[in-house]
Amino acid sequence: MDDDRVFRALADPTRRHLLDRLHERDGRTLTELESELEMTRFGVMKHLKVLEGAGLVVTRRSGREKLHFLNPVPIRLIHDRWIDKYTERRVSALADLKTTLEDAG
Amino acid sequence: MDDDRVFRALADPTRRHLLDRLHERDGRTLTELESELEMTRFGVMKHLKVLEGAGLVVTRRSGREKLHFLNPVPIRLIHDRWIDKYTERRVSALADLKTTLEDAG
DNA sequence: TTGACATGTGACTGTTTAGTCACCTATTAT
DNA sequence: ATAATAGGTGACTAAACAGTCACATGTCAA
Repeated sequence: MDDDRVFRALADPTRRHLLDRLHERDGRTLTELESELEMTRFGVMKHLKVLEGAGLVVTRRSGREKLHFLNPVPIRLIHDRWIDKYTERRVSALADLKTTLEDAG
Repeated sequence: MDDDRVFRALADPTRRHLLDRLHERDGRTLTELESELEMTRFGVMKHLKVLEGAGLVVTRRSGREKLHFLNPVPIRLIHDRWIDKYTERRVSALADLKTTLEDAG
């Protein structure tokens, strides 16, 4: 798995949106994902290809359809690069606090 | 904290290297960080500004020096976006396994 | 106060990247 | 068979970005 590909893949808002959709529910086809976006099929296809190349999305063919699944492992590896086990608890608590405060207002 | 700024900031290898250095040891100055890189001071300064704008680096002035510190909270928020508490344990184990296998050769 | 040091700004250039289009292949249903 | 469906390729354009440079401000030591 290539570091650089993962980070570059995550740098685009459309690709992050695709990951959000797959996180919500796995196994979607290109056509289904395309229908939610203000973009041509070719644009979405390119983005999915980038995500797949980065290992953030894995696919399975089923007839003429291609099903897409989220692979969260590269995300965890990013986390582990800058947050070691000793500080994880503290940082996690801070992040939870931040989310709670933002959700509240 | 702006999502997009964080992801774009992480998309560049030089900026990730700077985060690595700060993860190793906090409180470095621009000049110190510059000396390790094959790049002019201006390039490094621009990168640090991007990291600061994303909230990944926080700074403190001390006389004519500017000290840089790593803030890992945005990284944790990325993690939490696609890895919920229920799957965290499993994904974490997979990531550890991957690291172990790669370190072994 | 003079010179060295540490950081900062705005403009410029070459490269990369997002998004589209014309055109193509493979699979399914009738 | 044939028409509709699902996915795929290579070339193109406009916008974004990395990196550099001339020039400038504020701080420290002798």
